[in-house]
Amino acid sequence: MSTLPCGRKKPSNTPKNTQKTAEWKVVLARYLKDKKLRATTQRERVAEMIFIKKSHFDVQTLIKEVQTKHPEIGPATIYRSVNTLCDAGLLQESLQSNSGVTLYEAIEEEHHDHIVCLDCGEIFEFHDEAIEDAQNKALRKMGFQQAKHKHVIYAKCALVAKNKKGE
Amino acid sequence: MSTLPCGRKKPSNTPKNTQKTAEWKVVLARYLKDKKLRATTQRERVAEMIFIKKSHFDVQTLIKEVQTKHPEIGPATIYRSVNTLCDAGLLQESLQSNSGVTLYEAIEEEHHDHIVCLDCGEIFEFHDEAIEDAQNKALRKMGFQQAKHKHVIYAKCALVAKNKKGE
DNA sequence: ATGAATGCAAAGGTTTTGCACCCCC
DNA sequence: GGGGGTGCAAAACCTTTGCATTCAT
Repeated sequence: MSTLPCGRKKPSNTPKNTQKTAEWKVVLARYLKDKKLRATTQRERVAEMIFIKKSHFDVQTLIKEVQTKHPEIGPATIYRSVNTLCDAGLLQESLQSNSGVTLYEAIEEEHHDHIVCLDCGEIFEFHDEAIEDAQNKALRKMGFQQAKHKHVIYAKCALVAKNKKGE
Repeated sequence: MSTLPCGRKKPSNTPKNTQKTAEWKVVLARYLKDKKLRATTQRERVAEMIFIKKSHFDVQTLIKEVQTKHPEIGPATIYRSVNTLCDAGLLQESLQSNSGVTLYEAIEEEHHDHIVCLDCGEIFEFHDEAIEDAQNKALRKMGFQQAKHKHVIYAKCALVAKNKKGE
């Protein structure tokens, strides 16, 4: 539970994973049919690997993981599958990793923002109404209509800071 | 003034450009001396081009601009200069452009966030205390100590929306 | 059987690196 | 004159694309 490298457990307002772990198959099938695209085994395999594993992955890592199980699936196909899943509204770019690589995540019901722990690198999801409210208010004041946003906070665990102080 | 493609003027809470347009030379010189690095003409030229032009540029564009004035300066040197300026605390990555390229900006006194206008692509800077407060409060509640954050909002001008509605 | 998808390899684009030469301190 | 910096080219990456072949429908 609290076995993260930085010694803390996940923030309590982490959104539940509302992702319809089974539902993606339905959504994908509907999308493919709609666009007159084809349900291939490769695409299915890639999608499975994506929706089984935890979020915030980069394509290169995905490629390695897919190819250990299915060596016959080429990188190009995996890139194409990721793009298709994005188009289908099942996947989205979430944030850049520390090293600047694009990370993807499954699209979930609830909107959330990210905290990257500067101590352990772990990425936490959180949702805070007060922030969202302040944001919407500020936007309206500035004459914008909100569309979407990316809010990434890079922070340190208070816990770790305390431990270090005590050293 | 209000000649942006989307027909609006900048939000009123845009931070003033507090950047010490002259001061960067001092800061850079101090940094170089401190790290026992050398003040070369190329680095100087690149830094000049950066601090004269407006923020939110990508390296490829910078290279083209530098090379029109100083064709003898190679891309590698420009990349290296940008990295040095980042290390010196004068420059930072700010956000990704629409096409996913990393944009840089001069580090200024005041912290600010970004709004990318989905109509005209213009990048606005803004600062909102209410958002910052809510953010700090949320972080404390979750047991984090704030370090820094990137908050990018992708929004549409209310103005344009109104015009379209009237069409 | 039609045309979308795949796998491969090549190309495209960006950033880094190796190295001989240069020049700042 | 010693060592950091530059310029060039090559390499290292990541991602996309062209094309012949395969395969879902």
